[in-house]
Amino acid sequence: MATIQDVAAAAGVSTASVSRHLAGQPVRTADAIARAIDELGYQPNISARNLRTGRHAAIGVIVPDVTNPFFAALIKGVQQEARAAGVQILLGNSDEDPAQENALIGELSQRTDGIIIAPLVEEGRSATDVARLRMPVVFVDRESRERREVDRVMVDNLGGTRLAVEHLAALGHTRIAFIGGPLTSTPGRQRHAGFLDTMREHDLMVDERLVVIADFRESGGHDAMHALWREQSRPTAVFAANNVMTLGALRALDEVGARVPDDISVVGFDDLSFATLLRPPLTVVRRPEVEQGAAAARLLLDRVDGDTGSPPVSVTLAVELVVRGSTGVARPDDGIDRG
Amino acid sequence: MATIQDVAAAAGVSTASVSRHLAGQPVRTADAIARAIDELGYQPNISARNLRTGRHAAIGVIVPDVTNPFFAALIKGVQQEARAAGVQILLGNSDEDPAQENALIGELSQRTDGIIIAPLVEEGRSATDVARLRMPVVFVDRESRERREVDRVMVDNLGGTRLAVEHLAALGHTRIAFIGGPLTSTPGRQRHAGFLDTMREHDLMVDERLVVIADFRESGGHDAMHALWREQSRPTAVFAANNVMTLGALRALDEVGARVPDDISVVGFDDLSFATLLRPPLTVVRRPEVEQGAAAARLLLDRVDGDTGSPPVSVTLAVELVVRGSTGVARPDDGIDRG
DNA sequence: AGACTTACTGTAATCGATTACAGTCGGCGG
DNA sequence: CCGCCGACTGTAATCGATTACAGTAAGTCT
Repeated sequence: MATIQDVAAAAGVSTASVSRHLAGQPVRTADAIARAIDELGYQPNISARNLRTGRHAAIGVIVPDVTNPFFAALIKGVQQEARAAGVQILLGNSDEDPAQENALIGELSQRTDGIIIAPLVEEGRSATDVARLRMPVVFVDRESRERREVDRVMVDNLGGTRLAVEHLAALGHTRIAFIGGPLTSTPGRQRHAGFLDTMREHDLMVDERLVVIADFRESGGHDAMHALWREQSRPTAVFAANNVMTLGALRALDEVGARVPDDISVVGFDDLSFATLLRPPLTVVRRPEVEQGAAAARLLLDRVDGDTGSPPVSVTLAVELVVRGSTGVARPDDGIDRG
Repeated sequence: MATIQDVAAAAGVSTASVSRHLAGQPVRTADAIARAIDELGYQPNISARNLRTGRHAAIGVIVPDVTNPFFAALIKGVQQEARAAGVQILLGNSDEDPAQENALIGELSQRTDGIIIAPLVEEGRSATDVARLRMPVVFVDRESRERREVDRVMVDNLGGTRLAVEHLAALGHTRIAFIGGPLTSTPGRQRHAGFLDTMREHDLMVDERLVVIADFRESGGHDAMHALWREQSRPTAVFAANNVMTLGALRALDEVGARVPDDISVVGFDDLSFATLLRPPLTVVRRPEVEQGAAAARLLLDRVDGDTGSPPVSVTLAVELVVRGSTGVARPDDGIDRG
């Protein structure tokens, strides 16, 4: 591999001139240098540059699970901005394990100029203890509860949940079930709160047997739905707090032979590319996933580019309700106590 | 940030001893060094280490689209092996653009010890011209046609296609359509060849109007299916050569009001996590996606760990047919020429 | 006791870039 | 012709680790 020394020698100049040429500064011998670079196929050694400058031209992204369509889309958004900024992405997959997440933060922080984290839980012992990191961090979907405040990109969890519940209420549903995520996570907590609030606002009774806190996984939604179906007095509608739990719930309903929306209406949080292909097509709360990643990346890159002074910002993206076929009017005979 | 010098000073030893301790070599003053490291919160500077050793402890992964569930699963497999090997992942998303792919190869090659590429096309001008890279490369789903042979992890495209077509033939279908990907890509070419071969083996006529070459995208499958449906003499079954084209085809069938499998049977290549939730559940050729990523990573990491001598290997993973509800017996009155 | 081995240890060179600092050169005004 | 300014150039220090090489101390054997 050719080094900057080789180029300098070939062009008959000093390494300083080559370096300056590379940095876009005017140099009298630009032509000769360009020719030498070309002939030698020279490419600067990134490690040497990083060592000298203290920068990495790379950012880290840590997600719980790449195969979840939401996180995949998030990564895509980050990529778009990173590409534009000429920055590379180090990807960390925590496999929904806080210990892994923590380990990844430690590893990636040594190799990047900043990190975007879509965290599992709001607070853990040392886990996601980002305070000790002396580098820009952006949270996705996480209220900051650290000593050190950081930038974050949220979605309107309360508003989205409200839209979903009000939609169901407008259809005449009163026995509305909730399948939520861990209350230790921001989306879990906010969507849960949004559900309870909206129910109360509409004078709908919240039957606590119909409020199941699961784990944001497909199996969690599946098991929760089975439990709900075993209730004496079944719900006529259910709101599932994320994409894969919704799929799990649908699978459970399929297994017990329940018809959607005739027997039960279903609304999910987060859209799915194939939501229209499900029978019936799924009614969901949609958010701009790719944009959320892009927004996080922009926030991070601003900090990396030197804006360390201004106070932490919190961006909240709007959501919308997409009504498809999985929600329908409550049948009058529904929701009767079978006990 | 504390450096190795600081640690050495604090422990009253030379930097060499600290470095050796870090490398796991026996050192008499291990305790003092460990204490100093702890107190100072020392973490080695990765750039300096990389510069000195010429290694990066990182590998690159380049895929056309992270949001495609197959590639997401592939990445997950790579992650698993990378984690076990203590190696980080640089992720490149080419957005299905050969120029981007090429640019990513150039960028990632300077920051990693090896690259896994799930390429777009088999050959392009300089694109994916991997010969000039003096580093380990592993191809996923790509026959090597370079001057320089490289390791690769394939799936049994021919066998998988054969399973699908034979399944349809066994159900009595004779007018079987094919929605394929670009013949410039390995999966595109092999699945196309597998389709033609199997049709011939079973003495089934291949109506070339029923063989549509699309682009492996959802819209490609969608448009192809519409075109097929407009044919005078419609197919009674269709095989779509990848996951998202299958979804596109299903969307098109939905739009024209065709019933699956009554009006037309559908088989796709590559399973989908939600395939059982589609109505009807989708019959597919399934491959071990995560394992394919893991296998690619193992191959690459072996090369990175010094095995540069042995000849390139090609691993081919087996596939299986998963029969669900989207395929059914051909109705006798089907396939009649409506012209 | 002396020779030799074993097992560490420290010094200093090195990886390949960037950049502060101190020139050098040419042109222009007076 | 001189002095000064602007624009570039080169030398050499530097980033923070690893490691070849040359010790050195302690232990072992005769």
